[in-house]
Amino acid sequence: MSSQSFVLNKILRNKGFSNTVVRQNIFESLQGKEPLTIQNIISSNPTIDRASVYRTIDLFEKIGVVQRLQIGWKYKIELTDQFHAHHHHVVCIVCGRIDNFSEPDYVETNVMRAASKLGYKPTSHQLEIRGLCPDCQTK
Amino acid sequence: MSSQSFVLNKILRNKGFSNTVVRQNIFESLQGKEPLTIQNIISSNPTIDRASVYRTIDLFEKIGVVQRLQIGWKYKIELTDQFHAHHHHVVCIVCGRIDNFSEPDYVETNVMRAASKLGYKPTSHQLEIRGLCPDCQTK
DNA sequence: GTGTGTGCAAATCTTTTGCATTTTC
DNA sequence: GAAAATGCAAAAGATTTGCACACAC
Repeated sequence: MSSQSFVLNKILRNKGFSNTVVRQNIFESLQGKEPLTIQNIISSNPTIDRASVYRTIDLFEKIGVVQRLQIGWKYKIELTDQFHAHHHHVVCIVCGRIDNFSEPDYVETNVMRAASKLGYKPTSHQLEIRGLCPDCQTK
Repeated sequence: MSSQSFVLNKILRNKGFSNTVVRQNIFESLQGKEPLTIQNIISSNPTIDRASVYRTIDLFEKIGVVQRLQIGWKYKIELTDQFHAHHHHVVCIVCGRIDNFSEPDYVETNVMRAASKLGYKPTSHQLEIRGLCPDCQTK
């Protein structure tokens, strides 16, 4: 079991859920990758029923293992910051390529302050930049 | 015709599309409101077929009249910055309430610079903060 | 062994498409 | 009147649900 799988195991147990093969497999397909659509996850796990994929992603979202992103039109799924370094996305509006970037701390601080001013208690944030990737600029 | 409707008219014509009743009606349902789901738009325009709603929103997105946001699980639609002041969203993870806020210019500048460093030519960006709204903090 | 998790099949909801008709210019 | 837009109906795709069986603890 990889160290990340062990982390998943621990989170599941802490919250009172079982550590199953299905959950580990779906978790593995999300590792070290670009954000995936549900359909991506379904087709990279042909032995797992789609209903189970949906149920697992729901569960993973509730316990903070994954988050959904709007990338263009459809949402995609990626592991949360406890598995990846905190980052944001730049998406090419032509070819759909996605790159990650991190932001300076003061941006984050500032943004959180804005939310607090409105009386919210902020828990997370997401930033998406759209534009043309290097390749698509030259076409 | 309101001044905003006139703006829509102008954009449509510039891009070679007709200024139709359906398009004006859908545009009006998006004015001065929280972001709406497609289903919201469909039910507030009972005489318009859903296929037309989808087609109109597609068109509006292509010509820069609306943008889609991921709010929680489903996307929602709102007018772009040429109709509203540039802003971002704080979303309550409990009740779904959405508030807007604007960001200091230097945050935006900085964020755009991050994208440029990766070789992208940024065209737009979106920031979403999630948290607990004032009401849901006290429950 | 008990209870949770999964697969299967069906139901539901969302989005897209083709074509005949209507509207816009 | 010609081209573009819309409605309608059907198809395709995505997501959810109920229930019986299998697996985890």
